[in-house]
Amino acid sequence: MVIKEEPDLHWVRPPQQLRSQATLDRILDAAERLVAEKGFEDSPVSEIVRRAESSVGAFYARFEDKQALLHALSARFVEQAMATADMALTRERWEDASVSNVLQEVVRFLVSIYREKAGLIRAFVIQNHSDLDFRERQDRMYVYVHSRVTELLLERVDEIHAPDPERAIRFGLMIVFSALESVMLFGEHQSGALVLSDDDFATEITRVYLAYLGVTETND
Amino acid sequence: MVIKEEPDLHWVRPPQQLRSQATLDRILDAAERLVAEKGFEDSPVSEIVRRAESSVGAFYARFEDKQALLHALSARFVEQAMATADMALTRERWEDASVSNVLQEVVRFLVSIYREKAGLIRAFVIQNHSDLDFRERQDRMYVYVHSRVTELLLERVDEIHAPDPERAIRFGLMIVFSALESVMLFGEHQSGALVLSDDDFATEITRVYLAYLGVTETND
DNA sequence: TGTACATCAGTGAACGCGCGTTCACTGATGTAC
DNA sequence: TGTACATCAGTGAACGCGCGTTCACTGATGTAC
Repeated sequence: MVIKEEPDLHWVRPPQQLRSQATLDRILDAAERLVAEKGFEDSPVSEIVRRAESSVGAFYARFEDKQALLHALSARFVEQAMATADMALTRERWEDASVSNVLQEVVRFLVSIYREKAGLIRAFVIQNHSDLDFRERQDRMYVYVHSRVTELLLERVDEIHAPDPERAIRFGLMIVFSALESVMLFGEHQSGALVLSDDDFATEITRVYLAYLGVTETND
Repeated sequence: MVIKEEPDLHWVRPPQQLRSQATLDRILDAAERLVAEKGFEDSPVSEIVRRAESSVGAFYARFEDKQALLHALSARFVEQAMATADMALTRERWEDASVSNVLQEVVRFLVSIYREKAGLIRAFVIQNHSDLDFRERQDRMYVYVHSRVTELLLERVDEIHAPDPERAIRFGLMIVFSALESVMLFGEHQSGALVLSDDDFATEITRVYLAYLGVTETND
């Protein structure tokens, strides 16, 4: 009767029985859906538990307060993101790939994630601004992903003609994430500029990155 | 006894007397400050009018509801932004400037604006997502600024070696605004990447833009 | 295998707080004659 | 120039709604003997 371990969820009172673990999961799932739809502030606890077919009491048995729920969602997200980065960014997986190949794929993948989780990530970003714990966890994730990508690109440093390759890699990554955030989370600067499909957007932003890195684009 | 005309403020009941115009101005100013500090949701009407040395009743004499206040702030901001763009982006003002010169200055200026008005713009961006009227007004501003910058750069098109110059100019502008938004409004991706001063940030993002445009940087 | 008891889990009505909005009232300004 | 009246402007206590949180209670599960 072992409970599936939920890592780094110390703001959730750990469930003692399978039953309550199941309830917790349902609440987290329902919350994630509702928050993605309406944002955190517009997701009343009452509505969350209704969707989770649970009750307010059950909610407060697990969470100190409503805020703790958002923390739990964020922790779950960060875990997944870092695990995904681990799987996707191994050296072996990209043996014969050029910088261009790597970035094309990475950016395309990020775009699909942001598309899928837009509402949730938006809630995190908004919360980020005021909540230090939040910011730190989110930062840990970005640092990790940045580092993995940077390692991968630094192995191809001879393709990169920017004066300070590592600095350019890092600043460029920041630019990529910024663009994803603005365009896909807040839907901004789109009619002002061109409206692009997700694929075209990924392609174009990759071009920006490659140009900045001083990589001459290869068509393979 | 003519009232200073406040353009495009149709969601504000027009004041009939100088006295009420003054009250309105005080409310708008106090609101702008408070919203910049705490965000719109965390700025109660009671607190706004307290700071404006006015009263709730006076507030609701001018505004249909609290939402209308944010609209008024946004309209005022957009007016200012477009007027500023008009002044700053005239052909004459940049007679002998290269693409690099223009962008350097424009980006530096934008950074200073975003620094100064961070809280306010953040409130707009957050609101943007859900409110269509808001989005449209904001879009009008971006379209306008984009167009003015694009005109200016297209006059220097021979410096630009990107395959489709106009498209590159526009997409690049979007990238610049995205970076400003993420970094300066939400303070994200900063410890993940390098932490830069405003000046260094402006310089670096200009480099990204120039590289993407295919402009060879000039040092003058 | 059965019974008693402790602990865990869940329920949902009730409470209370914050805040947007209303409204009855007072004061100020402008206008008609 | 003065008075009466209408309209504009402002005041702040009171109302009501939504929502986070509590709590007294019921039900389920696990354990001791």
